[in-house]
Amino acid sequence: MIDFNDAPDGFSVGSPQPGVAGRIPAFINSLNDRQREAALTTEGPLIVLAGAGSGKTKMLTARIAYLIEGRGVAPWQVLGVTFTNKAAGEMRERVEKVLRESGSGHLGAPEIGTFHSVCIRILRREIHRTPFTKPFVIYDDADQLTLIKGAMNKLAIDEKSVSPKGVQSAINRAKCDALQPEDVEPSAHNFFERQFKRIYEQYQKDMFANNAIDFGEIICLTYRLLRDHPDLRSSYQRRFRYIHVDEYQDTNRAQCLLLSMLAAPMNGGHGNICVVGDEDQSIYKWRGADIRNILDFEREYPGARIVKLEQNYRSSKTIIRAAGEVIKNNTARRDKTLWTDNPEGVKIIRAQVPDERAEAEFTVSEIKRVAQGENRPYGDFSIFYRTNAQSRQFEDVLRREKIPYQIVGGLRFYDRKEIKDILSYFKAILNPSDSVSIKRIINTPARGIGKTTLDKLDDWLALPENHARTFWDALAKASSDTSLVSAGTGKKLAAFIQLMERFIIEQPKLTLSELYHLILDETAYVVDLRKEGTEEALARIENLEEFDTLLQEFDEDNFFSHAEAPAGAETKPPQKADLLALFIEQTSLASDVDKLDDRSATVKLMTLHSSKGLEFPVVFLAGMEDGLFPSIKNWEETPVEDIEEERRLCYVGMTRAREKLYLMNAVMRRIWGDTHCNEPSRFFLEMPSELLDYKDYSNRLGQGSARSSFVGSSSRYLRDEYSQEAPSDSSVSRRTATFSKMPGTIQNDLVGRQMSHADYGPGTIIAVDGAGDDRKVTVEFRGRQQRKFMLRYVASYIV
DNA sequence: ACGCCGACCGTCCGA
DNA sequence: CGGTCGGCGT
Repeated sequence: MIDFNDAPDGFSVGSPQPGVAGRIPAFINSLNDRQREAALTTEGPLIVLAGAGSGKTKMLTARIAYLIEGRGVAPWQVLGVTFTNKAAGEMRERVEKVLRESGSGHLGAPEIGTFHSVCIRILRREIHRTPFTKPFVIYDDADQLTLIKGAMNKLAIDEKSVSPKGVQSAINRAKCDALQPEDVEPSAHNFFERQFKRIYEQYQKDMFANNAIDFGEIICLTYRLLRDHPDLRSSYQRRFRYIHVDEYQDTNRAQCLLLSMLAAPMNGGHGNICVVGDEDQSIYKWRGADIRNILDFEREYPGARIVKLEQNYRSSKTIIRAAGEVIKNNTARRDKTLWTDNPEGVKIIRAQVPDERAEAEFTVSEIKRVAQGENRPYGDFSIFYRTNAQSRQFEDVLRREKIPYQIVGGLRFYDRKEIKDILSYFKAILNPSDSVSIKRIINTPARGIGKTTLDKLDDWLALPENHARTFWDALAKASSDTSLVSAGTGKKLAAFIQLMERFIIEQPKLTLSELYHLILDETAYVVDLRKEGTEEALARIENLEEFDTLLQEFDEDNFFSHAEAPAGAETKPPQKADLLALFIEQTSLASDVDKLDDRSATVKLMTLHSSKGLEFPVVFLAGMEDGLFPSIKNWEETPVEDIEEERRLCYVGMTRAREKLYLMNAVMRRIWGDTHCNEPSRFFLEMPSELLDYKDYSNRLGQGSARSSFVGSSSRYLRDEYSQEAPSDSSVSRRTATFSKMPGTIQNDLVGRQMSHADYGPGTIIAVDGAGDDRKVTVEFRGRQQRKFMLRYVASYIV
């Protein structure tokens, strides 16, 4: 979609004429030498190794703007590919801002999007060259699995002998490598592989017959389209004359092949491709990311220039040094070292806590303390963890303390059952050949059409003499043919068909919101939920209302953008069916990070993976325990590459922090009901200890009035279990948030006094150091065991 | 056709 | 532990 008038006229007054080749615009001056070199190297292949926080988005933005403004390249000839919608949106925004400020906004916008959105645009445009007969819908993982099960059913392959989930992951893996069913060569004795090839074949047929496409196929099909149609290939090569790829280290084989169709000289391409990546931030190997892409770039594009961006503008020296020391331990990396001119900053706080509850209590009390003490908004804070399951404790405590937070991950809004139901109606209306959606809604709400009936239809469909292609055909047949199903069922089927046909007829006249209300009215969906009356049902109704708001916003946006299109423009007004397709597509491609609002004053919770590309003044990294992070299932058989990927994840997490970094480990953690006692993460050993401020709270349990507020509901028995093994240098330093009020009996002459500690029993104070509130005492207990405590904290034990 | 109960199984995540 | 799914009983 082309944006016609983005530039207010006033902006271009007095600006030099754009498009003068060779002119170097002002925004280039704000780049450092390396960034400038990358931005100005517009011709030929270029690989930019950009460390964390080295300003690669700034460089890319400047480069694209320079191409358009300085070298007179038309915006639509510039392509920018990113991994998330959020990254694409940010880049688009920044490019447009630069162009607008220098008066070139009227030239239009470059094509910037994710691999998937760019490919979908190509596929829609070239749909007559694809197997699709109608606008296709996008299948998510759940839809895909349903289709796989259907394919296995057709082939009479038992789900117990071949796991559908296993097939799904094998199909997706094959698609990452751009392998089609015919490229799969099963080993002769491997039962799974032989079955897999058959299922994959059937699956592909079914998918196309449904006019549906899965995520992997979006890339693969586009690649094959360009590979097999030389005319198309050269036309897109002429169209996208300058190609930019962000996060290149995370591309898979299929994406790499696709790019090579557009740009590689060996395929007749222009070679103007700029890839930006950092192998130290490659964290998606398990998803098919292929490290060879970045290593072999020079081979695919001979004569490629290499530029390294090593200056970090984000973090303190302390954080950069610590992260650098960690990543240094990886072998599979290019030689580069991140450095920074930023201040030294404060030490990294490395806290050891008794359990996951204490971890959350400590985190939240620190957030409160720092937010108050340093006058920071809650939006400055973020909490990262390895797995989504770890978010629970943090949510509980944040909610209790009434601190606003936002959580990334977990269930997507569009993945909620009620939303998926309505979306399935939308999909089926747009594309009745979509059997997965039809099957989902045919008995939602309940219409008395059950599994037996669906199986009968599938069986009928499988008979070769019936030339029906889609499930919808079978449905139509059965609704009138009494030999297939009972008369009663036939009536029910006929009623369903009539309902759907009504929707299909009405749809072109309705806005999305009107269509939505028609569906709800005719199906009594909400009425049924109201009848249920449970809390869960009410939450669903609320979600549906929120969904309606989204629809209305979408309707308005598209009404206005249409209304504002210049008179006489060649673009056709969008049809309602196009808008419906567009909406469905957006929901399929939306991710959770995309809607993360980084300006809101809320604490952000997310996995380490989601954190990539973001930055926060204060970062808490939770669960740094061997086994959990690094995640290790099998201690003997974990290959070193897996540990290196975990180390990169650690590096990514640490380098998100600008000023303050907390690294936490729990001595004990409950996972799936089992208690685990893990060693502190091995990554701690890789950080220079002088950069860490070690705080050991692992013995701080159940100590009556003196206990710190961050120790929550941990049970008492733990104390006995762990007090024996506590590290001997355990020290509790500085104040941590909201200690209970101490009795005001702290005296000067403390050495030699006796105390009775709740954990360690009787002891003698042998030393005092520090001053004021930060005074610490060293106490010797039975067996010459020494411990150091904050005075405020143990004052009540002094006899 | 539907509802309940028990077995199973679980990372990370993305378009 | 907790959600999902499949099978079985009504």
